Amino acid sequence: MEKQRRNTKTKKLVMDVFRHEAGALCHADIVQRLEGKIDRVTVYRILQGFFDEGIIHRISAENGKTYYALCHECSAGHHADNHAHFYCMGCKTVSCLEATGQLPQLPQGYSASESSWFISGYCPNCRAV
Amino acid sequence: MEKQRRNTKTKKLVMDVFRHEAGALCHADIVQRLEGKIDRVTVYRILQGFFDEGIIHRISAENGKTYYALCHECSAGHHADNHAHFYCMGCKTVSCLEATGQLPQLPQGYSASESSWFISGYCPNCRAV
DNA sequence: TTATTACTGCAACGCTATTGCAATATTGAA
DNA sequence: TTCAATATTGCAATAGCGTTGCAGTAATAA
Repeated sequence: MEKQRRNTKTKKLVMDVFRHEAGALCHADIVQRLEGKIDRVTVYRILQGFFDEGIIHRISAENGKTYYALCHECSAGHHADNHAHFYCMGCKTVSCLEATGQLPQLPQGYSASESSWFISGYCPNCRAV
Repeated sequence: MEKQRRNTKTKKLVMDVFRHEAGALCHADIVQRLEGKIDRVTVYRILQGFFDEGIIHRISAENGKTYYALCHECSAGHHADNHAHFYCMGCKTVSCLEATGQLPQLPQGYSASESSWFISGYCPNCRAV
């Protein structure tokens, strides 16, 4: 059966970090913003929990790190984050783009259950420099 | 100035592995197929070298691992691997798709230098099971 | 054949993420 | 409010992927 979930102080702290942040965050970002308040392992577990609940979605960046961002159209068990993600090589941040592209035509016989776009480049701020 | 490159036995071994394989391979795959013949660090360095030469391209998978596959339209220093990559959740293999989709429209002010698609699902073989 | 230096293997290290376990805190029910 | 059940936390240890330093080896050009 489903495991019950509890509303704890640490979860609220992590959620607050997400709410005060526009872009996506990686584990280290969150630990840093909560300096000393939560153990790093707990952060990993909370992120996993939020992901399972459909509250945040996961983004695998080219640098090997995993980023997380609040979901808008996801529900528990089903992540509909088919939008594109952008990595700015200037400020080294990951953000979610509203625009969705068009999936490549899959060859005969293939079935897709999830897809993701990842674009690297410069955001308006960093491009200007 | 450019560093000279040498044609060694180990490089040939790694290249042979790629040539006998249809899909993309991760570091561990290659080490396993060359069981005991090459040190794991050497494999990392050869992969890096091939990448720099434009012989193979890099794919960051959702599982956090990096995959490599032979290039077709790349040249040293410039990787044109704008095609989509497919991860089969059945046989757990990564492959390159010929088809190219359409990139999402970037918001005003953004500039893209690289992009990648990643699609998860089932390949024809695994779908049938 | 010989000198140059790219390459290899080994050991050690760094970083991201996971697991086990005892102590703690949340929750629903008495 | 009190209490028991159990989800959650923190700490220590561990696993996995990738990198760096260095001494010995081997490919290449002269």
